[in-house]
Order: sequence, then C-alpha cells, then structure tokens
Amino acid sequence: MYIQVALPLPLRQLFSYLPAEGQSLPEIGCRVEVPFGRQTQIGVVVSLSEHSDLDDSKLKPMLRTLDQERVIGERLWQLAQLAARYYFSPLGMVLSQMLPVKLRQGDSAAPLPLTLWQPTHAGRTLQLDTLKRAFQQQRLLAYLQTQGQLEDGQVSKLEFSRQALKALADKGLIESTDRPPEFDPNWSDEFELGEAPQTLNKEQAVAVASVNADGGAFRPWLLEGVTGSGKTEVYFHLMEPMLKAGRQVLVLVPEIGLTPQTIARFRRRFKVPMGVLHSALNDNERLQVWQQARAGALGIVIGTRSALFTELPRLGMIIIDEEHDASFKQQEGFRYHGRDLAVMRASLERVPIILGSATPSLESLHNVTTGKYRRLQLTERAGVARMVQQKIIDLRLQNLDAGCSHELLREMTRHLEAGNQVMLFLNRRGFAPALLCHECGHLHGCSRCDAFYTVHQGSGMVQCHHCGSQKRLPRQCSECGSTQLFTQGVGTEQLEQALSQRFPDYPVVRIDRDTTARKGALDTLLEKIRRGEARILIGTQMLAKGHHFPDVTLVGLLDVDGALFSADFRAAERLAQLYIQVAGRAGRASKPGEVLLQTHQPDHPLLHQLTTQGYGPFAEAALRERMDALLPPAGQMAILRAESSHPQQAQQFLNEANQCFGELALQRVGPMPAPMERKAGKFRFHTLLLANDRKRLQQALDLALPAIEQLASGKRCRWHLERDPQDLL
DNA sequence: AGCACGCCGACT
DNA sequence: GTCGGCGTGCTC
Repeated sequence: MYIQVALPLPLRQLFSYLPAEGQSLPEIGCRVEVPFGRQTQIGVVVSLSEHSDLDDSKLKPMLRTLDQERVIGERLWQLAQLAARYYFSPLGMVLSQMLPVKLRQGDSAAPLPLTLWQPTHAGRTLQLDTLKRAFQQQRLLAYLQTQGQLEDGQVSKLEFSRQALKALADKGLIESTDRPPEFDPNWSDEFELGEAPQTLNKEQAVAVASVNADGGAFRPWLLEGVTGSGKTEVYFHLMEPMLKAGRQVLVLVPEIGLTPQTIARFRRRFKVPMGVLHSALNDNERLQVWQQARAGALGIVIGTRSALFTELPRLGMIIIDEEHDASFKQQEGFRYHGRDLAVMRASLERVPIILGSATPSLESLHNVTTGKYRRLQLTERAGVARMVQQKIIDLRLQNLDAGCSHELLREMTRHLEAGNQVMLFLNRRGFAPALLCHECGHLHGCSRCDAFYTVHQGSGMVQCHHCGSQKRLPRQCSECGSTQLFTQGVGTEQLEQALSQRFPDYPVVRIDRDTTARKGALDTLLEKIRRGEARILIGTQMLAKGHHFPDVTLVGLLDVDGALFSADFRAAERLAQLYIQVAGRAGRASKPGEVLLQTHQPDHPLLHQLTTQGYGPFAEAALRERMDALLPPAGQMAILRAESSHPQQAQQFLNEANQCFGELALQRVGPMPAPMERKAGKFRFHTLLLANDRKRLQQALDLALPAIEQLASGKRCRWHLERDPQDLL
C-alpha cells in the first residue's frame, strides 16, 4: 500500500509514502508526519493506493499518524477539493489553511483538559495580610477565596500573573484539578432569547419572509441595506429559527468589524454558546473554538475570513456582513476570497447564505443581475432620517493649507465651534509623499522600487512604503549636493501638525498604520475619540472601518483624485464605499452632518453620480465601465505574475507560458510590466487571462498549467497564478 | 516553501 | 585565506 499525502507546499502534487512499520494504515483525512528532504512535514492523507508512479527505492516510510479519525470532515473536504481546483492551488495548501495553526504544527486534535484552580484548606483559611509583600499573590488568592475557583484559561484574561499562580501552588495554598472539557451539543434544548426581538419594518419583514419562504435550501441572498436600516435585526430574525432548531450559524465579518460591541450584541440576543474567532486569540484559544464547533457545542461561530473553515456539523446558515470588504480576500499563500468560498460552502452544505452590505461589491451586484444571487433591499432608516449635506470642493487653482481648501477650513471651524468632532481622510501616511531638491529638481526615489521615498518627520527618516526600506532623512540632495530640500505633497503626519497649529484649542488625533503599530494603540486612540478628548480626527481608510463616532458632524475626504485614476481598477469602488459609509454615519438626528469631497476633477461623472444619486446609480455606471474594459466581474479573470531580478527572465517565462495555451479559447493580455515594474529589487510582469465564462477559464488553465509548470524558465523566476485578482498591482 | 550545495566578492 | 551573498536544484 502507498499513502498519498498532501503537503503544505506550493507544489501542485501529492507525495507518496510507504506505511510506517508496525503501525496500522492511516485513514483518509488524517494528519501524518512524514520525512521530507532533510526535514519532516505534516500533511494530510488524500488516498491510499496499491500503485505508485515512483519506484519503491525512492520512497520513504511515513513517520507517524497523528489522528485516529479524520481531522477535516466530509463537507470541508469537498470544499477543499473544489477550492484547490478553482484557485489552481495545491491541495495541501488549502487543507493546511483549513486547520487551526496548532493542528498544522502537529498538536493533538483531542480537546485539552480543563485546568481548574482552587484554594486548598490552607489557602482558604490564610489571612490575606500574610501576603501583603506579594501583591499579585494576594490579589489572586483573594479572588479564589471569594470565587472559589478559577479556570486556567481565565488567568491572563483577568490579568492575574502566572508567577503568582505558581508561587501560590508551590506554597500549597492552591491546587489544580484537570477535568475533560464538556461539550454539550444539546444547547438548543433550552433555547431562549436574551432580549425581545425588535419589530420589523415592512422591508425588513419582507426580507425575512423571503428567505424563510425558501425553506432553508441553498441560495445566496444579497441583503442591501443603507446604514442604519437594521441589517443586523434581519440577521437576528433569520438566525432565530435556525438556532431554535439546533442548527449552527456561521457569521463572517471584516477584520476590524469584530468589535466588543458587535459581540456583545449577539450575546445579548441569543443565549446560546458562541465561539468568537478574532485576531487577539492565541493559537490554543483558536484550537478550543475549533474543537467546540466541531463537537456541535456552539450555536454561533463569528469570526473573520478564516472562520469560514470552522467545522460545523449542523450548519444551518451562513451570514457575511459587509460582504464588499476587501479583508475577505486573502492576499498571501492560498489566495482565496472568503465571500466566494463561503458561497461555495453554503452550496455544498445546502444552506442559505446572506451577504449583507450598504455598498455591495460590483461582483455581487453582477451576480444579482445574472440571477445567481437574489436581492433584498432595505432603504428605510430606523429612527429619524438624517439629512447629510454633501459638497464637492473644486481644488483647481486654490491655495491649499496642508492639503485643505479654505472652504474646508471654514467649515471645520464652524463645526468645531458648535462643539462637534471633525473627521478627515487622507489616504497617505507619513509627512509627505516625496522629497524634492529645489536646485536640481531631483526627487529622492527608493533604490529598489519605482517609487519615491515618503518623508517621516517624527522619526527623521525617509521610508519606502513599498519595500519597507528606510534611511536617515538626507540633508543634501543625492544628485547635486544642494541643501535646499523640500517636501512635496501632504501626508497624515503633516496634516496633523498643520491642524494642531491652526486649531490649537482642539486636540487632534491621527489614526494610521504609524500611530497604531503598537498593540492596543488603536483601541486607546478610539477610546480617546469616543470620550470626546479628540476633536479633530485624521486618518487613512482604517479610521472608517467599523467605527462609529456619533459626535462627528463633518467629514472631509481630502484627496479623491488618486482613487479616480488609479492603476487599481477597484479604487473608485472602494472610494465610493468609504464615502457612503462615512456619509451614512456623519451626524445624527439632532446634529445634521456634512460631507465634503476635495478634488481636481469636480466634473468626473462617477463623482457626480455618487454625490447626487448615491451608491446604486454609481455602482451601475462603474459596473458598465468594468464590463467595457473586460475587467471583473465581466467574464472570468486570472493573472499569471512573475518576478525576477533580471527583467528578461520574468518576461521570458511569461512568453513561454503564453505558448503553452496553444489554440485554447482564452484571451491573453501581456506579458506586460506590472504597474510598479520594479519593487523590492525585483522586476514584475504579468499576463491577464480572460474568458467569457468560468468553465472556459477552468478548462484552459487545467490544460495549460501542467505545461507551464514544466517550463525551465519558471525556475529562474518566482511566479504564481491568481484567480479573481483584487487588483493588478 | 525550506534547505543544501556551489560559486564569486569583501573582510579579518 | 574565510564569511556570506543569492542562483539552482530537490524534496515521495
């Protein structure tokens, strides 16, 4: 017998092993540890066969079986096969992505015992005063004396120290007991709501009734609802009968969307066990959620992109909130789109999937047009409708102060004096996007990329935002030696500085990658804003994500032009989504909001459409533009990218790859240089592969890919194939 | 991917 | 004389 194993490598093949001596054969879907070159790898058994392409002398025996029963269930196994084929990705990469990190590393899949700490008799009766020189121990023992017990997993959550725990145990004051974790799959027996459902308005009721009338079969529903229209209440109404029937619900949210408020809202409504998979969890905590979900002990699993791969034996429904959000796309390794895979999963599991958004992706809108998705619309706002004033500010021939027009500054003053907060978006971090020599005109560029250095004044450095290289801020021009160096353009750092000077009475907060790099820094800043300690909020896109500040009444988008003429074909769509999101949140009933948009293209048709008619008509026009340009979601697209330190090598590979398609009916555009041809010292090229339908693209690539992989030129450069690329950068 | 081998330039 | 840069090849 030969064991075919999928390994987490970028190699589109399986590896055969001989059985381990004296051990029973592993089952399909179990993890095995195998020797691989000079190292060992953990892979998943895909099949057992009686034949092998290779001679026995070339094969090694596997080392050990890690699981007694399959670690990926039948449905997710099917999803893995489907995803590997769809994304042209090695099965091993897909399977490893589906497993919690701990299981990829070879840890046991058996649930860990629950360790419980209790005071001993000595500990219960000890006077706390005796520990007054060991404050942490005293605090911990005090807790145990009053509470009686403490789960080991809660130690760091309640901010007790591990050392104190150990010290108390060593003194014989506390002791631990292990008990197997209890997984109760019958949570629905005592199902109850934590709070009464809200009364639905007519549109919400129609949405709920439409989905329910479909009888719980597979169907993607696009729930399009403006901000404040009550999408979450619709989710809740749809979840209720599912949970009541003991079916599990999977909820996917964008990366920053998983705020404590969101989680609290779900917990308040449904008194069922809920697993939360957010970025702050460590690998052990993730494994625990995975185990509970697999045992059917969770009613709700809510998490970001990767939560999609949670094993849910009684899955009844999938919900994706903010389905347009870019964070659902994985951009490394196995490059999948969480939304699209979730739809595939719903289809395999035969359950409905709800895609919610105020600003649906053009993909999803297109899928509504073709009949793949059904659309549900919520246009009414709960509560009092807010009037948001919108205005485009023509920047042409204007004198700007740190990128702000007079009109914007005037409006800022007005809103600040009224006691409100002002929020400004500028999608460029750092002090200035370029450093210019006043004598010779030289712009200081990165030596490894086709890009200029960004000036960071706070750190006294210039930084390349594309490869991460940085150096001391030069005093002299590297070309002519002049000391007359000026910054060019405005970044968030400069904006912050300029506005602090201009509005000395109003504290400014800046939120970008630089100010939030430290763990917890973002929360601290957001909290500061919420408490009203900051009045002027400056930030890049990340300021908008999921955060709602009720006292913000003026929102300014400082430079919209970049998005209108970007090499990234989705830039306009993203701008529109950001715009609608902030416009929907500016002000409230008692405080009317205002949104200002600064541009050198005040007559741009997309801008007009967006500000005068809203997202719907904008999206229709943008979709037409995409269709005309044959960009997604028109037809099907994949991109073959190659990079090398020698440009000819990447080009040669792509040229030869083009030959591999022969007469296949696939439109090829390229090879052509990527929008930033040189990045981090590598020259980058790509070829676009376009087909009218899914099947044609799949067939053509299935046929050509084996030949492309054989190309010798492919070994002289790094290359990969990506399906449904987010951008062409 | 991750690792070893192997070949050339700049250091003790 | 070596250390180490990355180009090349291989992994059942």
